[in-house]
Amino acid sequence: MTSLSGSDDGPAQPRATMRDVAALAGVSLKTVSRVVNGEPGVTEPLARKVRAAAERLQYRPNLGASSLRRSGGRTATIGLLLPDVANPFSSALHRAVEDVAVARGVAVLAASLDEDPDREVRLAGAFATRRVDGLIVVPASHDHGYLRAEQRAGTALVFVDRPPVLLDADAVLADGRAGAANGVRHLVGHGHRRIGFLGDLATITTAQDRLQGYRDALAAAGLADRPDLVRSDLRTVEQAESAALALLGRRHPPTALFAGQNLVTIGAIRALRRLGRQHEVALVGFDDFPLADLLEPAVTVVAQDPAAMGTLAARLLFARIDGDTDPTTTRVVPTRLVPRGSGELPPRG
Amino acid sequence: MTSLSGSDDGPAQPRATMRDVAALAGVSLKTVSRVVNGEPGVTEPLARKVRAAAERLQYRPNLGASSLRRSGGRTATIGLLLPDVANPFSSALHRAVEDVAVARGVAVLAASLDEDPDREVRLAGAFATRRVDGLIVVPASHDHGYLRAEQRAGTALVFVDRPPVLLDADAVLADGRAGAANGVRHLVGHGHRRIGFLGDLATITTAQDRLQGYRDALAAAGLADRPDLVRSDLRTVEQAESAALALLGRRHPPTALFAGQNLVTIGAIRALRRLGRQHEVALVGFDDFPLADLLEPAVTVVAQDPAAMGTLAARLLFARIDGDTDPTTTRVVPTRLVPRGSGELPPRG
DNA sequence: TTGAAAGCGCTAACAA
DNA sequence: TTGTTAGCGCTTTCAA
Repeated sequence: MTSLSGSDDGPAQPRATMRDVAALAGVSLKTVSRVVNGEPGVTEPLARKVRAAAERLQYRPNLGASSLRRSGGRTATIGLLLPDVANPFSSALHRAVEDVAVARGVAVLAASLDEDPDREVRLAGAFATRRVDGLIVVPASHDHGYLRAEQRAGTALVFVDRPPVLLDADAVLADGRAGAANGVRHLVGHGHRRIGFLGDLATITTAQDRLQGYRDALAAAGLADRPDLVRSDLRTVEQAESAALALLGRRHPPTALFAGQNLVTIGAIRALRRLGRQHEVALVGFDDFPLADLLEPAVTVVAQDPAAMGTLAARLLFARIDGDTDPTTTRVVPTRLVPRGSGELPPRG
Repeated sequence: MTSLSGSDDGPAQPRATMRDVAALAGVSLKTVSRVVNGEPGVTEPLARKVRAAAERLQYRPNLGASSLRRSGGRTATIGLLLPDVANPFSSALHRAVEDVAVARGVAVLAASLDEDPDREVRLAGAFATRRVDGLIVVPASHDHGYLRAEQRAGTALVFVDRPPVLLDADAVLADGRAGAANGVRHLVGHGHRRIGFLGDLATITTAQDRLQGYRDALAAAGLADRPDLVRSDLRTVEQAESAALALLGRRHPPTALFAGQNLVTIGAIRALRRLGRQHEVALVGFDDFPLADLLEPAVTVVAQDPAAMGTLAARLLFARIDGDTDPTTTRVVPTRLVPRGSGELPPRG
């Protein structure tokens, strides 16, 4: 066999344990433990012998065994439950959380919920079974009482983007209602009177907030609420595209659209393109997305800051893990209107 | 205190253990273990009592303790080392791996390497310390011998996008050389003779492959290799934009560009936009990205299939975890040229 | 400064 | 079918 030894050279060799290292170094188990954990009270020559033995045996401490015995039982691992690890909002949040975690030597378990409440419960359970020190959740469910046992057992908990329901926990939210109102007001300010709304699944609290913001802005402008211009429950780009096409195919179509989410905005753009009306019908989307500024017209959005939300959530989580027992807080991260062109088109037709 | 008990009602309550469940149910520890693990040989009335007790105590099995004792020591957790969890290639791969893992009850630890070899070694170590059953790696380093000890200890290992070096392990690769050659041939076929190349960090094997493919296609077309039209080591959109601007500002600028990576393609688009030449200079990018089809002109790409690569990598990994000891394999996933407009522009100037 | 003994929560091996 | 005992790899506690 060459040095490129592969996966086929026989059964797995057992890993070296602390015992093995102790035996090779001629010291006790506890001395090895002290050296490995950087505890004081070991003379340098002895420590050196231990390190040499560990190196020779390619020793890797077993964190599972360690945290089983250690008081507090920390695993140096946290869980992150996201709508979908592959969506830009989730993955920007993920990266920000990771950066805070890695700096503390903490590993991150991530999973996608697909807006499925059962999946949330299942995956939170899977993480709890692995004894994560904390959980950052962008929830899909609407009753988070099932997490109370974990919380009482000492698992830190931070909700992001959507508040905890029937549970008291920290939260980091974007102000979707004010942000949406701001986006719609922007359209009103450019002269629009018939503004369509395209929204995500109505059971999602953020989708409700954004619709409410849309209504707030209409009311503030003295415009009638037109339920026939509102389409909710759009789960995919395709559904959003169809809904936008339907709205624009009406006898008196809206002169502007407000899209309540990432993928919905993209569906609306596709619909406008297909009709060749992207320079005629104004569009403001909630939540920014990559390349929005390179489209023509560039897309005006109400931008959230997923990275800031992730960093904040991780800081809150680690503060709890470090023993903070202050009353829970809800932090609201502001949104920001980014005018790029599509939202500044004047009404036509 | 209300039922919305928060994080401030005193010290954490200890978790119920199997012992506690056994005591409450009036059975032995082992009987609880059998019920929890769905092992046969427990009568239904007894099993029911155990389940009731577990429910009452909100019992959660401790997977760490379980895998410490269990022969094989599986943790039902795998690690995923990616260039950056927030980049579209990585996150599409991540999602595909997750889907295979979750179906098996396996959790996924994910981390970003940022093309930093030291970070790779550190994070692989952090995962090994947590005794992951397997590791899927898109490596940043160029010597993977450091993983041999893990491999021998039974950790399954699959490399994605870049082959293992000085180590024998399974790999799932895209055929970057052939794909890039295909993209450049496409430009040649549309009449281009001066084709610029913009590439990622030259130390990355895939970047080298793609540059080689570019050269292959030029040679096959009888065109001279023009090192002055090649720019490598572009790490960011901004760097790619500058490099593209420099190339296009030459006395005899290229009539077409081949961009060797995601972000580089976007930088090239920004440069062309800034010059107002996006309808004059042809562009083919390696690796697809969201909304490429909505830009004007829509962007012709050599598409990889990160989801297919992730699914395949996960399947290979779990086959190894399940005991497959066949010789290691390298699977090459084909790329696909997607003509959308930018790559079909004729030469000008 | 160093080490011996006990035990974290669980499963393997074996006994009743 | 059910239970008992030992011990996974490590840290805690306490003694030398």
